[in-house]
Amino acid sequence: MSLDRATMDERVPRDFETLRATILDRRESLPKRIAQIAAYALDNPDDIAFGTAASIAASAGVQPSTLIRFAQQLGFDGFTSLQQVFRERLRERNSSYDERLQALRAKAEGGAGHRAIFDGFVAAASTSLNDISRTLDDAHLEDAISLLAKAETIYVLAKRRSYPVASYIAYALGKLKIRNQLIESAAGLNAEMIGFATPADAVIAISFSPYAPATMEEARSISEQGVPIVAITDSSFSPLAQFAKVWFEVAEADFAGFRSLSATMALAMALTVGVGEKRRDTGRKRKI
Amino acid sequence: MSLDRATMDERVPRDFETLRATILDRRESLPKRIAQIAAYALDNPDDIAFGTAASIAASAGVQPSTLIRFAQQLGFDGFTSLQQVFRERLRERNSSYDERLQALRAKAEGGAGHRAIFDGFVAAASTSLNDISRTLDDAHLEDAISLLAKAETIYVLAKRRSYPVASYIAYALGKLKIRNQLIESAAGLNAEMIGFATPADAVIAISFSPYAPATMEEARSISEQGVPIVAITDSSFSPLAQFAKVWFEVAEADFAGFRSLSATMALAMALTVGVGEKRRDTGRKRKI
DNA sequence: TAAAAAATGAGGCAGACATTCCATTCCAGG
DNA sequence: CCTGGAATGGAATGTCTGCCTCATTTTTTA
Repeated sequence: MSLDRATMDERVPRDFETLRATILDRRESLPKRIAQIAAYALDNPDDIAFGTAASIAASAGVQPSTLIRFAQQLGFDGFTSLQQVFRERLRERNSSYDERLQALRAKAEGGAGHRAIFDGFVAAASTSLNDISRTLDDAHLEDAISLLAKAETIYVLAKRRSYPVASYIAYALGKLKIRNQLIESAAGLNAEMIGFATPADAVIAISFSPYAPATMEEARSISEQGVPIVAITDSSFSPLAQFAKVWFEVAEADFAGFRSLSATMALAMALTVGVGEKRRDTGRKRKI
Repeated sequence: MSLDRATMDERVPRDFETLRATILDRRESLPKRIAQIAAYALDNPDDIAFGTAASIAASAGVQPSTLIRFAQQLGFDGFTSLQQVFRERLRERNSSYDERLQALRAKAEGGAGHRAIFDGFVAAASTSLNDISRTLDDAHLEDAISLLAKAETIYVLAKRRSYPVASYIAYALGKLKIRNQLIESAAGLNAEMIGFATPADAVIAISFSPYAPATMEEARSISEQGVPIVAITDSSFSPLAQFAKVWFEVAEADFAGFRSLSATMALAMALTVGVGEKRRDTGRKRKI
């Protein structure tokens, strides 16, 4: 029997990907019950890694002995060796993302030259994206997009550090043919611009600590006119939050004193494109 | 004994972070051998997740019974329950970078609602950061920073989609007290602005396909005046590359027709802060 | 310093574990 | 329809597991 195994399968898969490939390769030539386990293993790799032969067999609806036969058919000498591969996968997999970031941060802190600075900004951006991806509330997103989609004109309000985001929103809205107005400070005509806004319009306001006083004042004045505000800011204590109908908390990581804009940008683009889609859908429905 | 446990620690940590905090909190009040295990556990969480009580105890240099006492002191009823927490951590931990991105992309493509759009932008940003982190050439970065650090005034040139990056560069340069001039198109005075630039200055130009004709023309005219250009663009065929002394190829992933700006932003910030550092260093050296 | 309490080490035990073995079932080929 | 061989189920087995107990050592308290 050991001879058979040796001849039919000299190389035992040592990493998960190879194992996976091997299983998929032989899928059709496997006996029914063995195939059943094979499918279960690829679908629930975590269970294989943590479970006992008995518990796994029960979950997969087979006998424990079948599980062992499956392992042996793949060239392992038992279930335990097969399990090692699934465990190794978890070990390696888990380190990768965090280690990646940590490595970047380490290079950024300890590294020499300007590459370190660059790595620092990449790490900050990655961290920010990671965070927002975890924390963003879907319901808020839906609310904000509904609110903005109904607006006649979308006003975009941001100063200083947040201004690049505002300008990108304005660019994207323009490309999507959505009427919008970027409130810039250049000519000092902001008060007049804001005066045109009505409750049928809406505002996207972006501000992070230290909150630009001009932004705050303009946000207050525009909210007093009954214009609904969607705010992107950095904490629930932000003065911007109190003016807003819907607000997002975005925690951007910083490096060398400059905060990343990646998370804010991603959110801004989602809002913009979301509004575009919503309008198109509504338009379609109206036509029908 | 169970009474003791119940009184001293009613809430058993159920997730790894809580457990970690609990251990660190009590670190100093723990007996020697227990502390030894505690340290080992936090340093080698994977070993706790996969090992047996005996193997872990051996690795940590204690008796298996101590391991169990450690678990009980934390409120668990045995090693097995403690181990569950370590296993859960592995299950729930973020998946590897690639799997993560794949999951995001899958959600973005298959998912419903506007969350899918958001995930798409996050995925695009992550991909872009990943790519640039791999492909960026350190030497180019050093060259560009050297070139820019010598400039009397840094002109920043970008239109349309690239404009948000330019405005962020201008903001950051301003904060670092580096003289700069953002070439905007508002008043149509660009030609005049460009006329002031001399070979002692430098330009950061950013443009992606389809290259804004205005940017190209301005880049050409300014390079004809002998002003060195650092370009950020998307391919070696970019017309911008031919005018530039140093140029970076940045491949931004796109979603829903809008390209990410994350990679460009990270590079832009690295250039900006790099110039700031270089000037500070040079200033110091001069003083000495 | 003596007594009490806590911490530690080590062996033993019941139960769970992976694995093996054998009886039974299934299926292809004659 | 039979028959040989593979596939499968299920119980038996021996190892290893976590956990408990108790003797010993160390630390704390009076």
